[in-house]
Order: sequence, then structure tokens, then C-alpha cells
Amino acid sequence: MPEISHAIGIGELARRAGCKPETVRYYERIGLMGDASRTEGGQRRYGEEAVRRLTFIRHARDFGFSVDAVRELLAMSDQPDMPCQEVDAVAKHHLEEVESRLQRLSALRDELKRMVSQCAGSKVESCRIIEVLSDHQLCISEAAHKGAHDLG
Amino acid sequence: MPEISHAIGIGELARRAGCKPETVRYYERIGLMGDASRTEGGQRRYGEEAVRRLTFIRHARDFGFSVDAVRELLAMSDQPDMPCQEVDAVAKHHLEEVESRLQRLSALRDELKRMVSQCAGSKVESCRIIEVLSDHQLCISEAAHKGAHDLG
DNA sequence: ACTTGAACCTGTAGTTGCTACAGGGATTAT
DNA sequence: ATAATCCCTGTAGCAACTACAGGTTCAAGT
Repeated sequence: MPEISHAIGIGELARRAGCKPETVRYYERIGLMGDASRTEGGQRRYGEEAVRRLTFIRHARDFGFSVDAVRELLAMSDQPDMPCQEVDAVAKHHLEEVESRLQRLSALRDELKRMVSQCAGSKVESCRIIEVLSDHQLCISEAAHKGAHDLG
Repeated sequence: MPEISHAIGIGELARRAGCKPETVRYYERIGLMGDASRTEGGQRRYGEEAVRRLTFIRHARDFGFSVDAVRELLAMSDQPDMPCQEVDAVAKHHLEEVESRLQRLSALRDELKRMVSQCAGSKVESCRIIEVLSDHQLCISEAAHKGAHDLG
């Protein structure tokens, strides 16, 4: 293996991709990052490819893709000759999840706004916020939320 | 303490509030639910008050309030004579968080839509999705997201 | 009264995606 | 040479549950 000329340490790699060294080591452990080359003393050294890969991962995560989804995307991008229908499928699936989360979230925002505007310094006894949250007939959560619960 | 006439078990309580028995026991353990009365054999029995409390908790959680926030809200609703400015403050603070999350999420949706529309079955090599996620100059995540990262 | 089967119990460990130590060793700059 | 700063491994912690394992109790049917 040839020695890498402009190799950087884990700290700068992390900084360049906008995360922490611990996160990089974590990604290595779970197999997202692959093993880095090491110095004689055992410290990790990275090249530009690692910066690109980590940046990809961070962006995908920022976009809300789960680690499993990122793994899929990475596997696909490692095979450039493959048709990208699968990539498209992953993204489409994710888009659907995002849209349903958006809907729930904006319903929540409206409800919160309503709460805040109706609570004008009266007593807790007559507070709309408590009331709305206690209300058994509330429909937003029950109906809209079968299955699409968590932020991947 | 008087014997509760229409007492229900943990299973039905959970069902009525839309969660699982494990979750109820968890809420008891972390002090959200308070200790239930028990049968001679040691099984938990609940009344209507518990149903209301658990429903409140579940709704607040569905609305994205953190467990700590729910704890605050519960403490407040346990003191009905208190002015509800604090309740209002908690809700307002939460509203802000929700709005920033909404913004990030709809930016994400637009980006995903763009990705999906630009990936029309070509090869991964030229796939916009991979490209966008690898792009170092991407600005959405870096700029908009200092501090408002996680779903409470 | 007895038996079956579902519901319940406690306690512990797993999940996701990191983050934060502790207690050392390596590298770099002066 | 030595100090400052990086880096190493390994482990434990966070939220907010969820899922067992291995045993007990309850309610209903016969």
C-alpha cells in the first residue's frame, strides 16, 4: 500500500465533514466508514476519499435517512454501473415518510398555535393547553399516525 | 383507601390510551404515572383518572413534547390554581422548536423531490441523488441547523 | 373444584445514533 | 526535552421505549 501524501488525522476529517472524531470512530465500528490506514503509532490517517464519504454520510443523515438507508445508498454508489432505480426507490420511500411527518408536524404546529393564543394568563384550571392534551376525542394522533411514528 | 369499583388492568389501560403495557410500566418507573393500586396477587389496577393521565401523556408525546416537558405540564396541571403562564411558556418554547423543525423538514422534502425527479432510471454514475448527498457545497444542513438537531 | 389460557409480574438487555468519559500513548512545536 | 495537543481503546451513558425470559395470577369454562 502506497503512503498517502496529504493524509489527515481523524480530528480534521471530522471537522471537514461537520462532526466529531467519536462519530467517525462510531461509523467505522458499524461499518459505514471502513478501516482507515494507520501510522506506526496506530493513529488513523485519511485521504480525500474519506472526506467525501463522510460528507456523504453526514448529509444523508442530516436529510433524515436512517443509518440503514445510508448503508444502502453507499452500497449502491460503490457500484456505479448499476441502474439507479433502487437509489430512486430509497429516496422515494424516504420522501413519503418525510411528507407524512410534515403533515403531522404542521397539524401539531397549528394546534400549538391555537393553544398558545387561547391561553392568555388565566388559571391552569381553564387552560386550553391542558384541556387539549387531555382530550380523549382528539383525532390528530390516533388517525394520522399508524406506523409513521419515529424520526428514522 | 376504598376499593375501586370499575378497575381495569394494565393491558386495557394501555389499549385505551393507545400504547403498550410495557410503556405504562416504564412511565411508572420514571415517575410519570405514579404507583397504581394492586390486587392481592400484586397486579396493577387502574381507574378512570389513570386513563386520563396516560392519555394526556401519550398526546403530549405524540405532539412531540419531551418526557421532561410532559413532567412539567403534569406538575402544573396538578396545581389548578396556578396561573397558566408557565404552561403557556412551555408550549410557546415548544412551538418555536416545532417551527424550526418544520422549516428544515420542508427544505428536505423539496430537496428529495428534486432528487427523485432528476433521477429517471439512468446509471448510478450520473445519479443526482448520490451527487447531491456527496456535494460539499450543500448549504441546507450546514447553515440552518446549528442547535436544532433532534426530535425532542 | 379444577384446568386452561390469557394476562400479568420483575428484571434485564436490546434498540438507534450517537456522546462522554477514563486512563493512557503519539505527534508536533518550541 | 518537554509541553501542548492530538489520538487511542474500551466502556458507559443518553432518550424513550421495546422485547424478552422465566415465573405468577386471574377469569372463565367444564
